[in-house]
Amino acid sequence: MVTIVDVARHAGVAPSTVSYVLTGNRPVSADTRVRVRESIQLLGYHPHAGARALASSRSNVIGLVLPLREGVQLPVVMRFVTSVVTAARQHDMDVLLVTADQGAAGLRRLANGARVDGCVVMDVGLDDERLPVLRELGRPAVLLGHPAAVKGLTCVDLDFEAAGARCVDHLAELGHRSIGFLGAPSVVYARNTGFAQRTLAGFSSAAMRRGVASTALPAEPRYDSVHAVVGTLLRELPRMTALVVHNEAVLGWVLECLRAEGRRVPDDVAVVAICPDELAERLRLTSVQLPAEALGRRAVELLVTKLNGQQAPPLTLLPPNLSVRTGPQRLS
Amino acid sequence: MVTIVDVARHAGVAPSTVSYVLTGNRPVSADTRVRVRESIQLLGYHPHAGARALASSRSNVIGLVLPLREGVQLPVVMRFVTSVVTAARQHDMDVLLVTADQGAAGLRRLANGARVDGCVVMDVGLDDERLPVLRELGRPAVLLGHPAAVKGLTCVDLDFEAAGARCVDHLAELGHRSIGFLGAPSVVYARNTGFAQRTLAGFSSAAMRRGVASTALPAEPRYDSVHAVVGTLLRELPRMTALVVHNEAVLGWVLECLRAEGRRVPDDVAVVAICPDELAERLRLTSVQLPAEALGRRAVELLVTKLNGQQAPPLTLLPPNLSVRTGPQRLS
DNA sequence: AACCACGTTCGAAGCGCTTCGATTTGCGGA
DNA sequence: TCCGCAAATCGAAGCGCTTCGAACGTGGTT
Repeated sequence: MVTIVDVARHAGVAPSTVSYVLTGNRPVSADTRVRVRESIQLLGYHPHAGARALASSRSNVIGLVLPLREGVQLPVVMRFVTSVVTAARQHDMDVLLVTADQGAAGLRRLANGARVDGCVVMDVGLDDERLPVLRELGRPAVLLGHPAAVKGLTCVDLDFEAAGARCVDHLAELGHRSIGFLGAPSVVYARNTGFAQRTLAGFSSAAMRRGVASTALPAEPRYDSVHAVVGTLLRELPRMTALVVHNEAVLGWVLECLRAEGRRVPDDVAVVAICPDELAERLRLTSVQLPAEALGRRAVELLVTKLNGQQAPPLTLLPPNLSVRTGPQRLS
Repeated sequence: MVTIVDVARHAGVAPSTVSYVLTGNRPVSADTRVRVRESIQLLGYHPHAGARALASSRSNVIGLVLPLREGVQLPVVMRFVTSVVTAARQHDMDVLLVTADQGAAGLRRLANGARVDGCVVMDVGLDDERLPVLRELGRPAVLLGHPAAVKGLTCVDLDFEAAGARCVDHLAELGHRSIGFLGAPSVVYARNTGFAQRTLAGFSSAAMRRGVASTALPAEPRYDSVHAVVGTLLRELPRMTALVVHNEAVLGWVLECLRAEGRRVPDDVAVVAICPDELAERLRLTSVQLPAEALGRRAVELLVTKLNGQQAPPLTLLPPNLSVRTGPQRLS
């Protein structure tokens, strides 16, 4: 194994000088810097990560806590993961995976063992049991999600309220004056805060602001429920020409039901979905997606900020992105 | 921070004794072992991972190289990832993520920097450019995939040949005597070896062995191609009562086309797919899936074997698993 | 000519752990 | 009673790196 001493000898300098070239912790004259770099290259030197971590008490590894709940969209998670890894590499850090089932104990093990410098925690619930642990873990953490109380934390999420509003704005600008909203199952709204409520709130207030007629209803993940809800919407908003759907599980059925009611999509009813991009892509629907790449990148950036001892805002909301799709509609 | 010295003092022993309790590298009397364990618990001691890695030249971390090609099934990848993480934890190891775009350089960095003890590489192509690197990396690696030459490597994959045969066996046992095979795009077969060929080979020889009439055709990922291929199959095998589909991208269209030709599925034509489970689940099709969990687990086990200095077979093929689904058929 | 200040570089002391030879202890046998 | 042996434990030497104070040279200043 090539060590820093080998490099130092080869370049004719002290080991500490090599270290300074590598870390940039002290100025090194351009001359020796070049010489050291050449020796490193030549000998194929790679610093020993463990030794580095021990001496500097920085591992340059961040922990990424994966969700393992049922019902999470695996492709979306995967997109998060890759964006976090990519962003981390740009800060010269690596990513260690932790599954959520390891829970608080797993977090403690990583943090206290100095295995990671900080954590990114995905899919944080409103009153996540890991929140207290994270607060007094002694290591910075960034949460992907929007818990009820963000004080003392650093959270990143999509601005769901803006997302709801964005759909209305888009449709209103196309001339729609009567817009329905088909949302998540009612139990989701019963839990008092959360992305579902925020989306709905954004939708409603945007409709109000624009003077657009609107009705919002929850839909259960069963065909008959969707059928009933679509029927009710069409009755309550007889001139409904657009529908915002925030319930990816039943999106296909919504389209089927509209067609069954004799409405062509998008000619009679324009449908805008809030769902993963690939689903919208497959169904050829205009949509607002969860910007996984941007969220992951931002999370890493915030974590790096905190690792450098700087302050980070407790909550960062990313603006929604609406993708217009006008291709021929598909049912499956 | 609590160190091993603190624990030693608290338990009234030497640091080395604490180390022996922790690693089990030397016998410790039951008496002191208990006392040390209690001190560890009490003080909330977690060994410093870097110090450990430095002293023992073992990081207890394995690198997992993710594929980032277009067209890989993200949910399947995700399933691999979680199974690898879970299996690794059972061996008291953690998992570090590397994206394939970091390529050979990334592998070298991890391996030479002693950041990982070994690697699991996903989605290895037939003549993967990383193969030579892996062979002389100086650290054990296990590949998920089936490259052309496995000599000097350790590879794990589904036994695709058995998978093809399994479909025929299943259908033949149900009494089908005339079975079609709709495969991947022709370019996939043009590349000389690979899972597509192996599946087809297994299908063909099983059909031969069972005296079942069969025809196999490739299908391009376009509706018209699928339409044409289904038509041809029905013409060539007029008594075709079953179809094996090894082309998940066009599975939906296959069903549509069969229906368009007036064949009910599964009453007139039984369809067995080789595809991710969730797709088959959605379409309610009997299928053979890629056993991601089992593959991931096996990969980790093989890697641990090699890390312990033992030999591992160059190629491990896992038997296919056929899930029978008999629910009402769906098109989307 | 002596001195100071600054930009560079050096040397040595650890970081927290494992490991290996050395030391201690307790025990049975001579 | 003493010796020898094995089991249990200790102590010290590193693992490869960072970091800090000190030393070194150079150039400009008095």
